[in-house]
Amino acid sequence: MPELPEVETIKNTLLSKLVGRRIMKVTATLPRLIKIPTPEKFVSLIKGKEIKHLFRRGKYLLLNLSGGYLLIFHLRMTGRLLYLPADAPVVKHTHLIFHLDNGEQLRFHDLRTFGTIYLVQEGELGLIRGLVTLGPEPLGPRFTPDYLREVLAGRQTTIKGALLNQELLAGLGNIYVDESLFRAGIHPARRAGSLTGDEVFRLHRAIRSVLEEGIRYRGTSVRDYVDGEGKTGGFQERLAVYGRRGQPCVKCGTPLELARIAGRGSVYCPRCQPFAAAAD
DNA sequence: AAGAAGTCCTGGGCGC
DNA sequence: TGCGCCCAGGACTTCT
Repeated sequence: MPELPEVETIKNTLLSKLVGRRIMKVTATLPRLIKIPTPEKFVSLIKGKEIKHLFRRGKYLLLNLSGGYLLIFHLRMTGRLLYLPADAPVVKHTHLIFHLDNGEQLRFHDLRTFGTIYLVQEGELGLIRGLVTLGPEPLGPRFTPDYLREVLAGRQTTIKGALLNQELLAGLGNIYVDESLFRAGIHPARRAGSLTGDEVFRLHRAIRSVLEEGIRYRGTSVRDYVDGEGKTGGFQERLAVYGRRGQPCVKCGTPLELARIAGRGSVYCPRCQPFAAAAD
């Protein structure tokens, strides 16, 4: 699942390849993935646009195009963006092909077809609700221990649910939430508003360190994720809890447990992440 | 209005 | 060996 470190890695691998390229044509074999504008308008509008810059916001990848346009991708569960030569075989689940002026291609590949694609003017970002309502970047200056304490205060939802809420914090998904909670020693089912000041501080640090490490290791390839060059990441070998149900905790050896929290499979160590708060 | 549940989708893993 | 069932989950919609 491409979360913040994966989208950041994809951006990094595509940046030097795409900037300065012109999109000559788009082939859309699954047009329903194009949400804005209509697929017909998308295909005609994008023709001839030059890619000026690429950046990431939360789990969104944004491409600045000439004429003040933004081409935006959200990969959801299984989306991939691949830079390939035109003669590379078009594999199953390839849904969109951007033909570039150097003869190479940018291909959008998505097994479960949850991914979404948008083309808007810079002033029309409000049309993409999930993008404009995003909370702060976890690695940016707005994400401070004080900010985290404020948004968690009074929340009845689980801490897991709060961290998955993109309006509170942008870019975390199931993998990095579980890893962050483990590093901070906090049970995923704890009420968000019940965390102590020390726990909030530890959680803030844990989120930052997990994401920084995730980026350093070029993302987590559990199943589908590959970067813009088709390469897998390396962070899956460093996961402490995600996908390790029943295996020994890396800190204390206790078998890790799996529970359904906030509608997601959640793996945690019952000893290092006790449910009972340490006496408020 | 916050929070929870249902929804979309396909391949892989499992039981029999 | 093969069929059918269930699971994975990001974010939107629907419900309570």
